[in-house]
Amino acid sequence: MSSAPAHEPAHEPATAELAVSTVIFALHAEPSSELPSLWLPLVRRTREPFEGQWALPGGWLPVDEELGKAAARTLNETTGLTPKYLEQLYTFGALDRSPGRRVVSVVYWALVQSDEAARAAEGENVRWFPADDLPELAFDHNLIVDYALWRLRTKLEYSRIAHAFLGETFTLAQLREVHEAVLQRPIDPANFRRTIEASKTVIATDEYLAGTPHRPPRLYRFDSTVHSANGDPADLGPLGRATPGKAS
Amino acid sequence: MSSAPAHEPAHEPATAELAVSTVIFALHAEPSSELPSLWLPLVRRTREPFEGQWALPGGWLPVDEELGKAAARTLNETTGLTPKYLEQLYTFGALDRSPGRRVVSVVYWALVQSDEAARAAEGENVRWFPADDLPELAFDHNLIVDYALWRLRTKLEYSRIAHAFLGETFTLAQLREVHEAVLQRPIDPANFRRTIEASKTVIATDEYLAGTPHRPPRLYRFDSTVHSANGDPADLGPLGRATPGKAS
DNA sequence: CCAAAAGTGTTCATGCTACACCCATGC
DNA sequence: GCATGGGTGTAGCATGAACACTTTTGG
Repeated sequence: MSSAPAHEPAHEPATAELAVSTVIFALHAEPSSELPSLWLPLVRRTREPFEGQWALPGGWLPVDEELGKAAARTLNETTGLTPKYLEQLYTFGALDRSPGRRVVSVVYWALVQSDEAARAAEGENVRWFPADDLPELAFDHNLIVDYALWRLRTKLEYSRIAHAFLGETFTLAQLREVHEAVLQRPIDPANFRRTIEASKTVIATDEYLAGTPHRPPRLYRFDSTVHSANGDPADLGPLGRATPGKAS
Repeated sequence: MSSAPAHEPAHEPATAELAVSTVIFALHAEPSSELPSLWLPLVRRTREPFEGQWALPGGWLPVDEELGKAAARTLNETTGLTPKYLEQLYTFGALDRSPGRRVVSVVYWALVQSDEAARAAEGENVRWFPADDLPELAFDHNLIVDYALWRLRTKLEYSRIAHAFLGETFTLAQLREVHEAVLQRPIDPANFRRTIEASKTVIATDEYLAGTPHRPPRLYRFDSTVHSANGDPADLGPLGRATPGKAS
């Protein structure tokens, strides 16, 4: 499958339309509980089908634009956000997902920094929703969000993507809060500290966060030199890929 | 994103062409060593670009065909095979992957039963190659195969897909040989037995394989009632998805 | 009875969980 | 000095790797 397939059928190339959309996650502090939780921005459809309903930001794929670029651009045009993490999620192409036409959508998922999300434009046609309590969305977008949520939660457990929600430096308590918010489960601070330190993905700075009512916590930064081992074919660089050990 | 994106740009739907291709894996016994290893069928291109070079089986996506169906059909048309396992791998859409045109390829990967692969047609334009020693393929197909290989090996460790290489019933030694062939590493038979039995994915029959020179091994069959927890959005059924426990 | 694979038992190391405890700071 | 979160120590349990050992068959 790359460009032209090995076998070219008699009929001309398919006329299915190609779109790109993105599921964007950020952490917002809950108004009530203080605890942060996952939110995502949606866009109101201004035409049929599904006019008036909420949908994922996206757009048609221009012939001369890379898939990931198109995702980042449409995301930015509609929400004003710039993602710190962006990865392909899945390609949805069921025949009945758009009434009357065949649309194949390459879907990405993105993480944005919390304070940037707070600055983000909200308006009549763009609004943030709690990821676990969405209205009925246009097309198959509820299914897509569910899948993206599952991917985020699964991936957080074995990969180190939590820093995409945070700034340059952060305390381990902040990092732990991200994990707790995404996984919706309290985490033992002592064990979390050791797990993160053992993972070598984080570097201690000699700075401490001031202004806390109690003992000032040390600030850390992420070690960008460690290879992500992401699951994206792009990671399959010249040096190959780290394969974890296996059981018998 | 589903069908029509929430934001419809001024220009008409993109004119990128949509293709579907599949990386097909089967186990062949090595002529020399007796040990089985991974092989895959490739198709020779009969026109430009890359005329004469080997490529993954695939074809253009018809407007009225599901993505997975198209993968299974093109796979069967070119190689005569019917996969026991088929899953979407990734969508490749780099601008330069096909000279002169923009082709976006939704790529699947498939596993076929070993004895069916042995019966498969081989000809002037279809040939099997060892997965770890491929020639230079058309387009970006080498990258795609590398990625599919990584996915297969990674997934075999946490999912139970090895049975797709085997028939209805099999011995634990056969199942272990599949793991050893894919992971290219010897596995302790005693520990493998316990791991598989603990996973509850396999059911003991009361039959034994006859004709061995030594003690006859028990035959097992796969338990199709256990939910695969695959990583495919389709698995995200009405009952949700099993989320494994997490550490602190 | 011997060889060889099937199948069982046991030990050891490792990693994670739970939780007790000390440290440093603002008030 | 006291409350509180930062940070360290450690024992218990589960998992899995290594490997000794018993069982069952064909020759």
